[in-house]
Amino acid sequence: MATFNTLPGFREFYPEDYAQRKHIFQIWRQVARRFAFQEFDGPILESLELFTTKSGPEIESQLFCFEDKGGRQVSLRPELTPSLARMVAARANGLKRPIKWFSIGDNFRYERMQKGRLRCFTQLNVDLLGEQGPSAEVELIGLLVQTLIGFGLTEEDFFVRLSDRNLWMLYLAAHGYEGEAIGSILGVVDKWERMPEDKLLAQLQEVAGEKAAELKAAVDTFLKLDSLEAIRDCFAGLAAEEAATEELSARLVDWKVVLDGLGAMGFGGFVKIDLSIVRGLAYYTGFVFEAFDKKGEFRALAGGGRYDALVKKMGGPDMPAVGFGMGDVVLGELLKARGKMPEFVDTVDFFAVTGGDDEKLAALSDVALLRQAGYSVEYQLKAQAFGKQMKAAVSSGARFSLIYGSEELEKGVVKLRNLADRSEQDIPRGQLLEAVRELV
RNA sequence: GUGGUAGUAGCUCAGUUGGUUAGAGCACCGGAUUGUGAUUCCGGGGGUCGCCGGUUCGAGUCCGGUUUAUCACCCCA
Repeated sequence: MATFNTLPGFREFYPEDYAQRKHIFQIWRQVARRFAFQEFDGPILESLELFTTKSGPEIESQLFCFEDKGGRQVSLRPELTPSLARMVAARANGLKRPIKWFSIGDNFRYERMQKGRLRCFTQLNVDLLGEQGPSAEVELIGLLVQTLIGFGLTEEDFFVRLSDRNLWMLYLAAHGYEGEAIGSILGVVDKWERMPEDKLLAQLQEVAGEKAAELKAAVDTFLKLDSLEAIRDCFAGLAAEEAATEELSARLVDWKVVLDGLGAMGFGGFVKIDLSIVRGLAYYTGFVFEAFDKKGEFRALAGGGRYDALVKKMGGPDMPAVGFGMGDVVLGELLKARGKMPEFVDTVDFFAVTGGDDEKLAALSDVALLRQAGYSVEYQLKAQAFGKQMKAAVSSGARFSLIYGSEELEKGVVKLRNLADRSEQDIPRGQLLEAVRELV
């Protein structure tokens, strides 16, 4: 017989794995609801063009795309944002602002797998649209932090790096760069820590020519800033036009709003100013942030930022927006490594233990009754010694076992055994439901 | 797309310079045990030693290829 493997990068979930998956989804959903976000979803399969419009044609090599039977070029979604942008655009005029939506769904990327990276992963997406001001960032980053706290993680375990593409633009403009040059430079900044110095210089030369070394020094200086005061001082040393100065002080006010807001929520200790975060693709327009484990063992836990221009680019109206995504793969690895992943499987409320055939029929009658009343009930399908059945009852995770032996049947009772403290009591079978309701 | 490492039971692994019928622990199933979860004892099912080829009287073991997994690079929405 041929053997079939799962496709590369795709997972299957046995019950004990699925229990962990459910735990992650449950916390995601719970915290998003507490922040008053509404759940939605988009299609898993979309036209290829939707994604190439957003990210450029070169993205195709990383997509699960193909031609469908109608000759359409289609792709499994690599991310949710383009679908979200379309959905919001379609009803932009009818939606109450701010629009606070979240989604939990599978995404697909055709990539080589490695640690924390698969070809199918589930992502929590949270987006807040229609709010221009930095209070949107407060709400969203607050939700990000609260979610990770919800898994039992603490300040010892993770933190959020906060950066700002606007500040970079102001800084680079003050050094005489503008337009596409700024985008190119940020592309290099994104790789700053990973790239050897000579390569960095070579790439900067393409933008800055002879002034590459000067530019590199300026970037290095900027990357070291870790407080609002340091940022203000750094700009003060630059000769800038009056308009730029005004823009900067307005931006610093935005920064203060974000930091003060998160501080008031009690999350100040989780947030660290780190201007090295600029995030790869260039559609982010303002604050950008990423969450990391503190030991630096894993890839980013979550990442996001402001993308004010995207909805319009996807055919919608002007719609300011900020959002983040959090994948289940890296998060799951971190939770397991930190002992924060609960180990449980689906359990039952009751386990019926039966003697002979008559006892089994009595038990089945009560089992059906309890199940109709909403309880989860299990019993052994085949006849077995009491001892074995008790063992099975314990390993089923049931809180109580219901014992149907010949003695009980004669007296018209069922013996209810508490599997935790091993106490037992006889309950007349006619009153089983009432007795159970008091207990469970 | 480029490179490193690994592949023996469901899981974790052992397997001697190449030598009879490939082993252990855990897990699972049955029995001792048709009135109670432990312990113990007995038994059982399970393997194309990733796959193909080569060397050899003889290959889980040596050689070549291949495939899969994994880690790193590239990329990361």
